[in-house]
Amino acid sequence: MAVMNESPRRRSDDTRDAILAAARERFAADGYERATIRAIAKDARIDPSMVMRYYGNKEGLFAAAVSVDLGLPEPASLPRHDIGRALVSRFLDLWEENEVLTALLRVGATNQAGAERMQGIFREQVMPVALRVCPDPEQAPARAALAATQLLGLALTRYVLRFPPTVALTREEIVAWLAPTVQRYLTAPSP
Amino acid sequence: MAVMNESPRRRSDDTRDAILAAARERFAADGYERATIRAIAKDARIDPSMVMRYYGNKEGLFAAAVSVDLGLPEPASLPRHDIGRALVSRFLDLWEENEVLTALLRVGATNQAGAERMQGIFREQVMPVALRVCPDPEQAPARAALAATQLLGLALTRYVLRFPPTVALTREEIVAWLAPTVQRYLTAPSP
DNA sequence: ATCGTAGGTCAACGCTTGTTGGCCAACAAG
DNA sequence: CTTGTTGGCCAACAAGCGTTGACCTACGAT
Repeated sequence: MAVMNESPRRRSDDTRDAILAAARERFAADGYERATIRAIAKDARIDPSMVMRYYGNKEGLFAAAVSVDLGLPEPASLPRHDIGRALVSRFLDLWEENEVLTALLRVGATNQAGAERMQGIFREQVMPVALRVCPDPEQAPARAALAATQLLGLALTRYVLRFPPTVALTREEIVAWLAPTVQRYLTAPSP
Repeated sequence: MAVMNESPRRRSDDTRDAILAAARERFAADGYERATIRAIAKDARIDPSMVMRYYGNKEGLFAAAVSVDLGLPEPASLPRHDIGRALVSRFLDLWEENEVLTALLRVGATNQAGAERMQGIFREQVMPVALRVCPDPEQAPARAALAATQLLGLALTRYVLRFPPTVALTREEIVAWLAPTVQRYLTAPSP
């Protein structure tokens, strides 16, 4: 018996993917307003109207372009000791493996929908980790938030503002400096 | 003999100031692109063409609107111990006393000129502090950069992205948690 | 051979943007 | 009373934006 749900991979799926890839690049490089549909369409070598056909409008395109799975380990299998090192290391990978997070941060800084999406990611993917790893569950939101300030601050100055001394830091230096901070925010007793 | 250089405070100076105030508000709320000259002019209750007359073009307006003096203490009189607490405290004051820094951060995230202005402030106002306070002057740029990641990360999540748990933190909690981090980045031995 | 449809182009719409230049009222100096 | 300057408004421009709908082409199923 033939498999029913094997998606036939329509030809247009390639176009859809090309649009998404171009959109991610433009959003990451220019932010929401200056990443025009026309420019994205030109990058994807199709007509601007195709973007509308496939994603409805610019907001829909953005929503489709930046869907993030941080891929953080299951709360159960968390190394409670050096969770700091694990998180910093994972985040560095994420920021450098593609441009989605840069796009999200650049857009989030000026666009309400972008900011809300970042809040969602924080709430649903970072908070659970803090909930399992920090001593008093009631402190989890505050502790997760503190960790986020450090991790996002690094991303901001390194990948968006591009402060030269921050860009110059090696991966090892960053981990060595930031891991204790994140570790303390998540697990150390309140000051 | 009459004083020669007492500026006669022309009537238009009030208009100039109104434009700058409106511009800061709009840049802080909307970022560079969505803060339109028309909207700023309407806030200042004057005609859009006046903005051009007084500031040349939109870039000129932005440059005039965001001039930041962090007002950090002279390197000589620096409390080398709890410099962390002093810096965190000072930065919280700065972010809350007006909207200039919010405007600068929002614009810097999507606008090259904005990012470069932030680099300039970092280089000329934050670096000197690190130079005097950290053990090895050669490490000053890296250490100042690390402190900047933490301070700007807080500002980003609290004043721009507005993560609820970060907004909920009290001023005292922030100082208590962040001061040791900044202190360590600036003065502790390399890890 | 025909027909429906998926995939795509093209030209245009209405709107907003930054920016320009001409016009006008007030008012102080001569 | 004239005249020049200061401070301001108004109307318009060209360019770029998101978005729309009409039209074309290839092709698999009937």
